Amino acid sequence: MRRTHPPYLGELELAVLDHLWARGAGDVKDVHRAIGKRRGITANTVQSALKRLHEKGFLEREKVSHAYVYSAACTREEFHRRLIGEVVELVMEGEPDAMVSAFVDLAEQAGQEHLERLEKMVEARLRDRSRGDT
Amino acid sequence: MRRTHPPYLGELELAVLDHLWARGAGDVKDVHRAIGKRRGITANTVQSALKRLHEKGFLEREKVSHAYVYSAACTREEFHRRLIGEVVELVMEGEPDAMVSAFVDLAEQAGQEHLERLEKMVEARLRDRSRGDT
DNA sequence: CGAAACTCCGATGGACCATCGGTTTTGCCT
DNA sequence: AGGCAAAACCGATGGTCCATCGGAGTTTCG
Repeated sequence: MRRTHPPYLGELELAVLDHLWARGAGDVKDVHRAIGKRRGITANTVQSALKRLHEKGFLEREKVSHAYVYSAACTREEFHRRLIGEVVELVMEGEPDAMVSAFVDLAEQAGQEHLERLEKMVEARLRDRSRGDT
Repeated sequence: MRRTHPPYLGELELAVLDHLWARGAGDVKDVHRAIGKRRGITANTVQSALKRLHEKGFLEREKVSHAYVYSAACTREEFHRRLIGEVVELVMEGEPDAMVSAFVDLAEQAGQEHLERLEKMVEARLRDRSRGDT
């Protein structure tokens, strides 16, 4: 009925992904030990999350002996890029200026160094661009 | 049980908000005429969406005669700013650099003019900042 | 007062996520 | 091969949230 959102991830799923980004790979037991135990959930629940993530394409898995070893299908950076992309796309089609300015505000809030870094990046980009376009 | 996400808006809710941003204000009938009719939904459904949005704080309303007139509680810009803020906050705490670079990529993709505008904004911001800090 | 116009409430249904229990599959070891 | 333990899978349950209405309650106005 409601067909809105391209898979947003749940709390547990996010935690699992995070763990795999941090550790690189792991099977159900590993992940359960790392994040399931303190949540008081069974390994089965962790398994479900891993499976969902796999179905959604966020994880890859490989059978090692008789257990699957899961690992992230994309880097945390790529994932974040994608998140940002979705929001930006939503907002950009309308008032790109407001969008850009909002972002600059946030960067500034987060610290002047980000602003400076931003400047350098933009400059570099413009340089590349003018070279490529001419 | 799961208490994850601060109110994400649904499809209809978004459409309603959009309409109110565009038109400024309206009662159930207005909104239904504008966006409910072509969806084949009843005015009641529209009303529910308006009510939910009101409860979530996205809409204000005022009783005029015997009907509520709804209007957005924040501008589209503010709303978008907030959206961006959420994602940025999520991503920034980790690799701010990747975040910034991802954003610049997107701005570039959206057109060089955005990149240029971005540059100007950042410059202006840095100028203000250095003046204010010294 | 009574009708019309509105609002509110409760119910239903679909989509998702989280959580398990129980069953089946799969490796491995004797 | 046979059996066992580990692991994966399936299905069920419960919770949240959005979309959708129908009908009941309320307010306005003639």
